[in-house]
Amino acid sequence: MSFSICVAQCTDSLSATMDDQARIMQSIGGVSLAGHSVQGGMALPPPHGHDGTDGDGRKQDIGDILHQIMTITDQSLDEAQAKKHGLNCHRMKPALFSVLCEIKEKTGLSIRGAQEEDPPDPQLMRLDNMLLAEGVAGPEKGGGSAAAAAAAAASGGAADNSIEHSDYRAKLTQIRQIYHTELEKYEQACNEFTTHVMNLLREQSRTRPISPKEIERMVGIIHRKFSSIQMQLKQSTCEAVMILRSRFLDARRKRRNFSKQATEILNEYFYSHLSNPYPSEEAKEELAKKCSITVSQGVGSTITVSQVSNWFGNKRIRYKKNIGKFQEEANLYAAKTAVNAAHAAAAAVQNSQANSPTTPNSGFQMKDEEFQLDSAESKNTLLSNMFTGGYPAPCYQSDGRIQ
DNA sequence: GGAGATGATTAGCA
DNA sequence: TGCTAATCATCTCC
Repeated sequence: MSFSICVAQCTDSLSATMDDQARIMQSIGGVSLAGHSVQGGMALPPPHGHDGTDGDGRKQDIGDILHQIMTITDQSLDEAQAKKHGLNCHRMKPALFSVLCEIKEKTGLSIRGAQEEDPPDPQLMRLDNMLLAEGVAGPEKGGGSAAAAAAAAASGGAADNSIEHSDYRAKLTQIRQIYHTELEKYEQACNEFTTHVMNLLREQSRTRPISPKEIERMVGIIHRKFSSIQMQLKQSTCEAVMILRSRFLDARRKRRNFSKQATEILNEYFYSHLSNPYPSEEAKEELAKKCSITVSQGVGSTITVSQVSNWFGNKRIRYKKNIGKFQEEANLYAAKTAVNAAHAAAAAVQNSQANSPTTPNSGFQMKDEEFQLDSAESKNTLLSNMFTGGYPAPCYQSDGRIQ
């Protein structure tokens, strides 16, 4: 219903019972509707075409109202209650409240309307997007494994570092749980407070004009207040995720020495393949597997293929730079592999003599064969070295690669 | 604490 | 894409 139609309807009713109202209002010490109505600090203007008073009459009414206001404190509580009750029971009260509500709406909307249609906060949007991307907000999708993989890729590490990923995921899941618990708490508190305020306003609407729109607006204000609290929660969560990520990346960058066994395995391969120290992808995988079985850099630690690649890269360049320094090490591993090869050869001979000619194969058999060939090569070199007292330096190709 | 060792990272190259 | 070379950052040993 529009304001003007409502006012017209109400004022028609009002004017029809003008005398009656005046009498009642006067009797209860209330405010006369004939001239001005004062409610909640607002003055009701006289209806169009139903002024019904001249200038002197208006002044008289205002004087009466002022007088009543000035003497209101002289009234006893019982008198005031009786007057209030009389007013509440008056048959015109709903119409009066309706008009007053419309006036409040009209004056209030122009002030508050702008606040209600705030555009979405860009900062809040950024926070929401980040929480979604990190897998903290929204549907659970593996506890941010994508983020963990992205972090691993960003740090240049292998994506198969499952141990650290699981650590990251576990901590992210914790953050996610805390975030959702807190969010639920906020929402619950918001709902409880909203219900409380709505009940309060409904209760108050019996004694003062409060329109449903006004209640709605109040609910909106409450929600906005709680949204700002939620934004703080989102900010804190984002910070926690950033700290976790930086720690995760730092932890990946943190260098830890390989175990002695792992280094031995890698060195054995390197020196037994000195003529071509470029392990294939399969060989790297096998070495990584071998190292992860025997290596223990703390519980559940593994060496990845890229770490094997790094190790060989570093080893090649450092060997090439300072062959003399690695001579002793080379001799040591050559002797070791030679002994291993001799044992393996003896065992093979025994097996071939005693049993069938077939030997069991494993995934590493191919590499073992290569290993044995190279070991034999090393053995011969070692034997010659034992007589000559030196280890032959590798020849380098034109591109710098070891021949 | 300093020096050397060593794993990781990065730019440039083929 | 894999390699080299340089460099960084950290560990280990004295």
